[in-house]
Amino acid sequence: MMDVKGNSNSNSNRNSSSSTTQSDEEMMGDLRRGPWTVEEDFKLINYIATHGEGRWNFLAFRAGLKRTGKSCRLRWLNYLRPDVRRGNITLEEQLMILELHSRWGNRWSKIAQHLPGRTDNEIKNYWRTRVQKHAKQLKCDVNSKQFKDTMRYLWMPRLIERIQAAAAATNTTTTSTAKSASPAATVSAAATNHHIINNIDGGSGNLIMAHGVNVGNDFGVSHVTQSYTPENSSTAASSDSFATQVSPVSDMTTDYYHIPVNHNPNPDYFQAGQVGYSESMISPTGYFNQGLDFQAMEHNNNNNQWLMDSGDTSDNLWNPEDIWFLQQQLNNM
DNA sequence: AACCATCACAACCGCTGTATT
DNA sequence: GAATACAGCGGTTGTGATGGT
Repeated sequence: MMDVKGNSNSNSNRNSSSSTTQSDEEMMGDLRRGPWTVEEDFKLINYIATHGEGRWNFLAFRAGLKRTGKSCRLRWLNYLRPDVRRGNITLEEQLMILELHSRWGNRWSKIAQHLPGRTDNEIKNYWRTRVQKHAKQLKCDVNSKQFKDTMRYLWMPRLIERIQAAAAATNTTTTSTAKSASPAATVSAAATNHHIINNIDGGSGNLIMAHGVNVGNDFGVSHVTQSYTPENSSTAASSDSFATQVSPVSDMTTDYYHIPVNHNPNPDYFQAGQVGYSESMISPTGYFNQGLDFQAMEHNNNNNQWLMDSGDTSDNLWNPEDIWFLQQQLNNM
């Protein structure tokens, strides 16, 4: 347990800690470290309910907690606070994190301010465990332009697709009793809902959930919400270097971004049914026809296993075609 | 069943900025 | 202005859970 670790190095920690002063620790006596017990949580919650937050060292002492003020503050902010939101990071939140990180970098607390209920620690953990893992397995640096472009032009569009799919499924089930919406109706619903991720307001950073209200496009990826053709792709492609580099596979790009009509009400359709997904995408199939034995890669290369993960829907965003595409791009850089 | 590898996340550390004396 | 205390941030680590062999 962490208590062992804490006790074993507590002396050195005390000596080296610049923010927990000697007087603080003298005031509090021997300190506990490691996981919080229910009793400790109870004490902290009760004290804050009565006296409020702030002056954490004093609070720790008065609450009868043998913890540093920092530890109490962290426990409260990251776990006990009533408005802390638990559970999986949603697709919208993922999208928000990606966008805000591309804008601000590792400013976790700043990013967290725009994700109500989420803590900087949680976002940081998400970034490290999910995003950096993907970068690592692509064998590129998470801060590299390649990976940032990958996020912007593949990951985020894929998230948007899935958000739309979920929204469309919801619309289909809530607005109509028809057993199956017509393709046109489904696409229309998706088109309406694409504004759900339309913009992060430049001033507040708030994600604007404006259905049908075009408030601008800060992602540069809203084009994925329409049927993506060479004609309408030109403007998007011309505005960035990555898209230009994509040109050799522009046909793939074209169809790649053509959202298949999703008749499956399951919002996880895209991840749960990799086969269905691939089959529904025109050009990825075409890739196989170009002599790429991706299925063999898939079976032979355990490094790609993460792409096939089905446990966490949030991770399973890319299919083998994506990876092949990414690897080609990285090789060309 | 036992072992090992990996993952997710809570908690800690060190540092910096700010407020107070 | 210097010293001290405090709050907050970003990076790192330890541990339990989980899955694979």
